[in-house]
Amino acid sequence: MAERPVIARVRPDSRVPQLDREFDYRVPPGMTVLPGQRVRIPMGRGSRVQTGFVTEIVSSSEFGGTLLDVEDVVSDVQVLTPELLSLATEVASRHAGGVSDVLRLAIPPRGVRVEKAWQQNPHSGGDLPSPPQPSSAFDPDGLAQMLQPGARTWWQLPYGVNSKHPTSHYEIVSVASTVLAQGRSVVISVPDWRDVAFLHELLQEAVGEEFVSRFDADQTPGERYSHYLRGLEADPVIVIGARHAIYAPVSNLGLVLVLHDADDLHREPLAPYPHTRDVALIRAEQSGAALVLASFVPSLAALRLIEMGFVNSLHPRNDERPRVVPTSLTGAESISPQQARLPSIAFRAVAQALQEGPVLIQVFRSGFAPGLACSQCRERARCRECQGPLRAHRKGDRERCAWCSTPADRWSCGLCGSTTWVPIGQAIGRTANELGKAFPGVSVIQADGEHRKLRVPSKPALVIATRGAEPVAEGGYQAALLLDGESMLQRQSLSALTETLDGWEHALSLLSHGAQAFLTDVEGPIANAMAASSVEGLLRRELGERQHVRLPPSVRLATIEGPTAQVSTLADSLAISFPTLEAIGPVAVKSGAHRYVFKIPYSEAPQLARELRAAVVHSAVTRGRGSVRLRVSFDGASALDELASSSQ
DNA sequence: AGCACGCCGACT
DNA sequence: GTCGGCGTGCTC
Repeated sequence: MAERPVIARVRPDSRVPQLDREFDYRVPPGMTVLPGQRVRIPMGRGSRVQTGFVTEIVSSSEFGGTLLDVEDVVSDVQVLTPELLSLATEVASRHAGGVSDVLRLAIPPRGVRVEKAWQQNPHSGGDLPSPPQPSSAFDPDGLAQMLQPGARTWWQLPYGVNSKHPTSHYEIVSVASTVLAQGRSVVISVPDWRDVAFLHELLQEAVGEEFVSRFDADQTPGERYSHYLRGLEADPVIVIGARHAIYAPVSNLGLVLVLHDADDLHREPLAPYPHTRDVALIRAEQSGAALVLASFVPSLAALRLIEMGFVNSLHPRNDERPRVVPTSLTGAESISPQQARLPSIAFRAVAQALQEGPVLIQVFRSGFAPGLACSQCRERARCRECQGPLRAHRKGDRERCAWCSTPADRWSCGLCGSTTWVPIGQAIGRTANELGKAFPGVSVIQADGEHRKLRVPSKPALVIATRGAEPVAEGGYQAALLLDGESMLQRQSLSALTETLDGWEHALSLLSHGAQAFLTDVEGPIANAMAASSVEGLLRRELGERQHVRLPPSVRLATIEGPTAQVSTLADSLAISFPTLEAIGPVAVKSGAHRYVFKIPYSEAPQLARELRAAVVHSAVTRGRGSVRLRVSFDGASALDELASSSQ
């Protein structure tokens, strides 16, 4: 009499597209296998042993052949929760990618020591902390509505600094503790280590260490795994972390919050390139939790959702946005040109603010390749051979074209004929040097990727920070100078405007009450909107234009890249089955490969993603003689920029 | 990806 | 006769 078979459905942990599905294995007698566990299984011709995740235990298999046995259970911890599996499945299908690729982003590698310690000493459920004092910055009904299950909200954060922390962080912590006090978990995903550090500090104060779980890039794999395991416990928890925190397992999810979703750091650089915002939308929908996109100005994607009526907005009761003074260079008297190029109004204002306390100088990201502009009309200097941007190279080397490396000899401006240029987007070290000379005797503090700084004291200093690396000044800065705006806006990127605005608003949020910001080299509608606090109008107009010319976020973008013949055949067949598809290409990329970028309406995108995924699997299984294989990405990190550069 | 199977050319 | 080239196909 045969016993009822026990069959484990297993997803191999493999990057190979054709293996990104479930395989059935027999569970041998005497072995216990549970869903979510990592197991070792024989795979392929030589029955090589591979690891995989058990997705299900069943009693019969559709498979015609004889089943192989599960070799071993790696650990009895059920690391892959059903919620995570369905999230990963949806994220993968939305991006025409593999589920295993998403799981690799979501589940940290196992640490044996950490796991043993956790199993011996599981977190014992303490009493939940009591709810925080209600916030006075928002209408209580609005806040309550925002936290309703299934609610989706763009949450406009308040500006300002409250002693040691940005006011916005207190509000976030207050909202998160409110949800926790109801016995539900919160997942917060932020762009930057700085936000992780601040919020973690505040959250620990608010709800205690045992209810906070932190994920960030600086952690060792062991630490990451240990925080991951904390989420698997039955007690609710507040998870705070960068991109990958959005996947953290928690019990009874009540709120998914994404901070500054316009920030580029929310775009995952690994396949299948999911954006935190998209993952958050899917997770909130699947779990029924509330979704909050929190920022000072909405991202274009958030704005689109607001205009569709899919997302509500919640604004602070009082608008405390600091005043912005545009002080264009043109016609303004600047101090010694060898030193800082500063309009005199800004110079005087900074000098005065320095009597009171620190002044923030926000500069272009250091390390960004600086460009050249005409010294007369400020038109961007372009190569006379290929129209590529001219770049200033390292000391001693000549200026060259960034695309074709042609030296920029005998250059003249295509617009006004001038033959002299000036650098734009200069590096931070140089700015620091110049400003130090312009304000002798004032201490200069640098903050950028290399010089990490969370806070500066409230005494007079010039704090020169790259965008995104601004330290918090206790009590806020007395003034801010927003430099290099023009070169930020001139970048060859479709996200130039939104990222620039976001960076500026962030600087504004760090000002002390009543302090002003000076916008030095930007003119026209953007400067006017900044001064008039009507940035949202600017973004609405931008979104309208994107709709008109069919650019994200009003359409989705898919990219295919591979051998010319294969890619063209695929593009042709897609053009027939998708009448709404707009194909841009083929564009030659490295070593014989070609690329197409497709624009597709949201409604058609899921089907296109399915077909592209099928094409990838097919291409991987029938390997042609070329070593170049078909690659596909959906809304990938670089698709926008590829489109921008190919359409110029 | 790996790995085995398979069906053609020059070797002790 | 057979050793081994890599093109082809599969993985519960």
